[in-house]
Amino acid sequence: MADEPALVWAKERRSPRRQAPGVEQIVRTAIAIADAEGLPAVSMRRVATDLGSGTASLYRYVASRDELLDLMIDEVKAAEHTEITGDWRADLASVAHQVRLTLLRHPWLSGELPGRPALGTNSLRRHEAALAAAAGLTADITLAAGVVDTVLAYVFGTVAQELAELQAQRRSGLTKEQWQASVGPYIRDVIASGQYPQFTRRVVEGEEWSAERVFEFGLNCVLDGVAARAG
Amino acid sequence: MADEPALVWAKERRSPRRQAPGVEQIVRTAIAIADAEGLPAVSMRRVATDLGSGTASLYRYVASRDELLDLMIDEVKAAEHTEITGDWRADLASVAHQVRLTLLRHPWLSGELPGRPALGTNSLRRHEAALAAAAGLTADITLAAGVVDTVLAYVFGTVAQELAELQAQRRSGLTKEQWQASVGPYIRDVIASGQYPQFTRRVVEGEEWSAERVFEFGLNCVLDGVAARAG
DNA sequence: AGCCACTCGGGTACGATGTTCGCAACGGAC
DNA sequence: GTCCGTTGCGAACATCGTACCCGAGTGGCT
Repeated sequence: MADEPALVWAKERRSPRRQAPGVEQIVRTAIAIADAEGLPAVSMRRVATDLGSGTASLYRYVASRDELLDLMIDEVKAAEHTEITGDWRADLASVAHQVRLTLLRHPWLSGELPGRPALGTNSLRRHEAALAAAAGLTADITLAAGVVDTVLAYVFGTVAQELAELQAQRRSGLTKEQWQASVGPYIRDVIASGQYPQFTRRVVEGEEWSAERVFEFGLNCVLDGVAARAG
Repeated sequence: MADEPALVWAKERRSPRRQAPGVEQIVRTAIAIADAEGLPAVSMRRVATDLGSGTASLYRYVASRDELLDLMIDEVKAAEHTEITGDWRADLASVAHQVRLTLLRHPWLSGELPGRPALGTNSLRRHEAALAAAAGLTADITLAAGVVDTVLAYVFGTVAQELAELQAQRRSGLTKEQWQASVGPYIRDVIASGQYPQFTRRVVEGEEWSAERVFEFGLNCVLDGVAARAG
């Protein structure tokens, strides 16, 4: 108990003997459900059903639903890959785009990542790649770490904002049109109140940027900034 | 049903007639529980118990637990305030610090914000303040919006990272010492594997910055960047 | 003052969840 | 062939969010 590693990823996983599901299968199935129907749909019973096994069997391979979530998060990062070219700006941008893609592909990630340190194998591999990218900018590892943390913080934050409306829509169960139809009048009222002049200008006069454009703009700002501070 | 506003904050709230709790009380109690014991501890039964009322009574004032969360989020932003001085850099930094403080004070926020558009009264008020701050940098409202989104994305992202370890600790139920004692050997193994040279350098050679220092560094990067792009 | 319609508070109950217990059935080792 | 550890899993439990329903109390009208 005391010498048992408390960290999820360090545990040795038993390999199934009979027709077993195996941890991998379980994690993959859970991810598929989460992607298609959202995290709340990932119940132990549901995963077991989709796997064609009994609910209690899952606990032979996974200690709890929470641990399953940790494994899902790390598994999802397995798909990311970045070639380090030595051009720090291009490399960091590549890392940033990869992270964004992963977060968009698995919308449930954004809500679960805060509160879970990224210590899984794949998370570490990605962090390593990010540090290697930043190493092209500065040899000071402390500075490089600061740069990586800053860039990744920005990426995570923007995608969270980007996902907010999408997720709310999904959660409300409305179609895009219904959702907009219900938000519209509310925004109209807010504007009509006259209490939010800047917000009003943003909505009325402002040009609407695509999510990609917003992302690129902010990313370039951040990269400009770190270049200035680490040169 | 159809002409009923679908947005939580636009609803008219009934005012209690007898000794009622009232929405405010409910939300405040829920926030207190979440701050002290984490979001999962905020069950309808628990809130009702702390309020000294019956569980079902809460539903007279709040449609669902989910709606209660929306209200909690907006309520928590009521405490924020920023004076707009016209010095865009100082003003934006002030907004950023306020947001960080709020997120740190209510650790459950970070996990709930992604997936919920910030359309509550207080959220709008804060967004308005942020835009006003950015207006000191550029008169172009589209650009100002981009700047605000970028800065806030960074803040949200860093705090999420900052909170990750703290939250994992809390969730594991271990003390800080026990937690570190369980992470230590794992990190040692990771380093010993030799597969993560940059990560190893970061841990071994790297100087450990305080959370505040990390935050300041990244924030300055971002502010430098937006200054360059909006000038 | 008296009455009625309406609202409020909340006990009870239902379905679903995460997790544990204990057992039956299987498979490799001897 | 026998045996023992291991596996899969049915059943049960505590707890959750929420709907239903009714007694009690109130405000407004006559």
